[in-house]
Amino acid sequence: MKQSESKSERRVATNMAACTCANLRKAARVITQRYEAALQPTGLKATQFTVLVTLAKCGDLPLTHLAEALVLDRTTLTRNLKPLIGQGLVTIGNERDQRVRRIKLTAKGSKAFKDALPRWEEVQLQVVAGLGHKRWSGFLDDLAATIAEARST
Amino acid sequence: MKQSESKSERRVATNMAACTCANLRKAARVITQRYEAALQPTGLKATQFTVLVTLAKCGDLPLTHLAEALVLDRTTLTRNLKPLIGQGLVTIGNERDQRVRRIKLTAKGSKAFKDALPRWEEVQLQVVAGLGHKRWSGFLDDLAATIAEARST
DNA sequence: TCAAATAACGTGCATATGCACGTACATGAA
DNA sequence: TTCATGTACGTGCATATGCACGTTATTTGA
Repeated sequence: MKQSESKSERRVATNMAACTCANLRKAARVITQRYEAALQPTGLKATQFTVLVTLAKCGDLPLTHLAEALVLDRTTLTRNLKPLIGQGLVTIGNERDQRVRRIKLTAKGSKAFKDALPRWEEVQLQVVAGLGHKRWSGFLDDLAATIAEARST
Repeated sequence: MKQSESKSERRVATNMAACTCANLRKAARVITQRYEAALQPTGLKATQFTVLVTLAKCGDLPLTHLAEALVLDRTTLTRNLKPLIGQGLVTIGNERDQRVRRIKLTAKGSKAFKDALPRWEEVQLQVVAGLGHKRWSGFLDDLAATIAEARST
């Protein structure tokens, strides 16, 4: 097992150009622009598409549960939903427990999702091909590990 | 050389839970929270720290050049600088060419950067250790490749 | 020299992000 | 039943992000 890092490893890791946060944010910015360019004809932003995907997969969810599924702050989701509600892609239903706001995909939302799907698939395949499938696959694993690590600590 | 992907590869890549954009954004969110928690005593946000780092490394830069170095939209940078200017960490100087706004690190900004550095280093080393240095190193390469790919296309 | 093209900016608009704080509702124990 | 606690939310504030559009200053070509 590795107990400690070498001096050269430490030097690499603390080179400020190697800032994990800055590089992740940078990559998120440029990739978001690519996906939004692809989704532009659908009128959906990348974040909005992700919300629709999650609802299509999981079905109706209380706001807080949806936020957890998206690894997104609850209050951020509240605001992100506003344009989707305004466009009639999503509605909010009530529960027996009146505190709970259950988020539902409307028929219009389901259609918007299905219409956007081929555009998403196209850009996704381009990005995967850009890295090569094997490398991309490892990259995705690393993203998942990073998310899990950051959340647990 | 790989000319095409297998059907199974395509199936993996177009699984919507594998959305490169959504996963990148998710990772950027959680990692940003980690870095901002570490930087919290300094009063700097992650983005602001990155601006100071870049200025400390590159020296004074015209706004547009700084934005290019950060891979950030020029108009976004204009606004991101406002709190830094307000706190006196950064100033804007003039050029012969009066269109150019040259962004400079002040002495106070330089001190703020140096004060924040050990906190950044600590969280950076934690994150690197979380993935393991070797895996983290490959992850960073993948981020760089993703950025380069997305920008070129 | 002077008008057209270009370059470097800022602003309005819309969305994204999360923390601190406050509110309404539900639940369990006295 | 009632009240203390906990749960599900929303809002105010500050920052982050980028596109469309407009402004000012410089450069370039006739």
